[in-house]
Order: sequence, then C-alpha cells, then structure tokens
Amino acid sequence: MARGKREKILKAAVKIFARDGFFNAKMEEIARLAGVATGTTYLYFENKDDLLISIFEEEMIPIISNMTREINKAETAVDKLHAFINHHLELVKNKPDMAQLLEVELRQSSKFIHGYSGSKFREYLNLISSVFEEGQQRGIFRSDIQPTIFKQVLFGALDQISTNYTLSRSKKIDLNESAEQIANIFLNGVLR
Amino acid sequence: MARGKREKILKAAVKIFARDGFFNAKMEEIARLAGVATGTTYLYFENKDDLLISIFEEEMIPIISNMTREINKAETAVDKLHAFINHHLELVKNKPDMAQLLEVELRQSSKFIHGYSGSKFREYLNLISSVFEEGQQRGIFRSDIQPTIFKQVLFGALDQISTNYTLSRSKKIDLNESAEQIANIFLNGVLR
DNA sequence: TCAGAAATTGAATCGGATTCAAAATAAAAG
DNA sequence: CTTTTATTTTGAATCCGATTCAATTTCTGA
Repeated sequence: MARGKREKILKAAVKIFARDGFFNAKMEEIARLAGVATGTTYLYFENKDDLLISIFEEEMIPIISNMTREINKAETAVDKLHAFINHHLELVKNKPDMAQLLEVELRQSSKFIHGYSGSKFREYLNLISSVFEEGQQRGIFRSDIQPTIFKQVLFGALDQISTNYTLSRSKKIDLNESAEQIANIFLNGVLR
Repeated sequence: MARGKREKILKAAVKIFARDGFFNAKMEEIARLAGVATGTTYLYFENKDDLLISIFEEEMIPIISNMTREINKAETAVDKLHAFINHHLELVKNKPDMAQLLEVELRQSSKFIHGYSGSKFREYLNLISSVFEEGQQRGIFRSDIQPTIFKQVLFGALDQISTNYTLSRSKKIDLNESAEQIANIFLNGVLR
C-alpha cells in the first residue's frame, strides 16, 4: 500500500466535503478526484465517517501545535487566554474551508458525535484548562472555578460564535470585535 | 387529512429518533409505530429532515413559553440570567430524550445546519439578549458588551456543557454545580 | 346512492455507501 | 528471466433505506 495514496484520498476528501458538505459528498467522486477506484478508499478508511474523522485527527495536529506556540509566546496567563481566543477566531477567518469542515460537517457524522471521544479534541480543550490552571496557581484567576468547566464554557462560546460566522453567507461579522468582547467577558469573569 | 395523524407521526418520530438516533432511524419504523403506511409520513412531512425540524419547532413552543414564565418570575436582570441558566440545565437533566434530540440528533440534519435559520431558535436566543438589554438599560450590566454577542456566548457555553452531559454515559456530572459556575463566570464578567 | 375529491397505501424506484470476486501489480523463489 | 505467491487495486454487483406514485380506499355533498 503506497503511503501516498492515503494522502491523496484525504486531500481529495477535504475538497469534496468542503464543497458539497459531508452528506452530499459522494465516495465515488472523492475516489475519482484522488485518482483511485471507489473500492480503494475502503482499503484506507473504514467508511465515510472514518474518512471525515481522519481528516479531523490529521488537521488538528498542526492546529494544536501552532496554538501551543502562540500561547507560549505570551507571558502571563491573561495574555495566553487572549492569545487562544484570538488565534482560534483567526483560524476560522483564514481557513474557512477547514473551519467549515471541523465545525459544521464533522458534527453531522453520527460516528463522531456518538462514538468518538477523540484524543485530539480533548487535547485542544486541554490547552485552555492548562492556561487556566496556570493562572490559578499564580493567583491571577479565581480558584473557585473548575478548569474542566471553564474550558468547556470558553470553547462553547467560541464555537458558537465561529459556527455562526462560518454559516453566515455575508461574512460581515467582525470576528476581531467578537474576540475582544469574549475576552472581555471571560477575563472579567475569572480575574480575582 | 386527520389532524391527529400528524401528531401520531410526530410522537412516533420522537421515540424512534431518541432511541436509534437520527441517522439509524428508519422512516418505515416511524410509520409503523404511528400506525400509518410509510408513504403517509410523506404527506405530512417533506422528508426525514423536515420531520426532525418539525419536532424541534413544536417542542420549542412550550420550552420557550416556560422559560419566559420562569424568567418573569425573577425581579432583577441578574436573577433572570440565573433563572435562564438554571432552567436550561434543568431541562437537560429532566428531559434527556428531548435534550438528546435537540442537542445531538438535530445537528446531524444537513438541512437544519445549512438551510434552517429558524424562528424558534432565534426566539430562544433572544430571551437571553432581552434580559441582557434590560440589565444594560437599568445600568446593572456593562454597556460595552453587545447583546447579540452575549447571547451567543452564553448559549454556546450552556450548550457545550449540556451536550457533554447528554452524551456522557455515566451522568455523574453535577449540572447544578455547572450552572453555578457558569452564572458565576458570566455575572462577574458583565456586572459593572 | 353515486360521482368526484381527498387521503392513504405499500410495492417499486432510485441513489449511493459498501462489498468482494476477479484482475493487476509487486515481491520472492527458483 | 520465468514462475509462484502475496499484496494491492479495481469497479461492477449488492444492499439498504429514503422517497415516489399509480392504485385503492375513504370521505363529501349533491
């Protein structure tokens, strides 16, 4: 099994899923774009859901490492939280196709929603709780808030804003403004 | 067209969707449980997606009116926000089937995600922004935060916590504790 | 009681994910 | 180089379930 074939299928799937949506995307067309036979896709991926989830897992690797780098640039926990929020929304703005895939299409996969409790998603969320814990240890953030709840709450907030932006045709929403407001609400909410 | 038939199909669909998930639910089985022929379901609903969305629209009516009542019981904007948060999570805890349908299955419907910009969802979100605006007018909440952003941020946070709870098998998460923490973060974040 | 309209039926159609026997290709053995 | 054997790929056939629609049943009102 040529390793390159897997990559080709993955790359083709990103394009087709982004263009047609998960539901309307045809395995046959993904195969055609990848230059392989329909059945070949099933040698590299269990099924359509697995293909989508694999895209997620692969795409999250650079996203997580970039985010980590971005966070580490900042000194204080406050700045790190700011960095997370800004970078997350930056991504949504700059990679709309990928954003659409990760935010919208991925959640239509029954397997993802139900079965998956994947490491990459957890890892991404844990970037938030790590920063938060650091802030707590330094006495900057309130200690009566559970990092586990905080990470979900902040992620949920960002995700709602992002999805709304991604789905809005016009794109006239100002994500920088949103980022500022979110940071504002949350930092005031957790600072001692 | 007997009005009662539509209700029977709707009721059967809730059961089957909740039990099998949107994707695995079979129209034939919904029809059987409703006591009609397969084709009959298509006289009352355009397709499977439309059936799911119709459930959403109908279920939201009492949810919205109960929530409105609950909010109006409270005096201050702060208490109203508290009420919203508590009641939302209360619902998730007390009607797990419906929660699963609204939070999980609904979002697997391509039509819902893409096409739908439904009135009921907007209406629910606007309950939040109304309370928030009221608080701003009374000078209780900061005026530099946009109600439109606030409503999405709070809803997103609640939704993430709720979905996480709904999908977790064990249900050992304490939603009351979560409610308290969320209220805590947000109220500190927006109070002057 | 009967013609026409409205509602219902469920078998047939259709689309697309998935499978798998056959074919092609690569690797190993002589 | 053949020949064998193992690996990879192919794409037509299968399968499943949403959706359709011609035929049938039920209702209406003259």
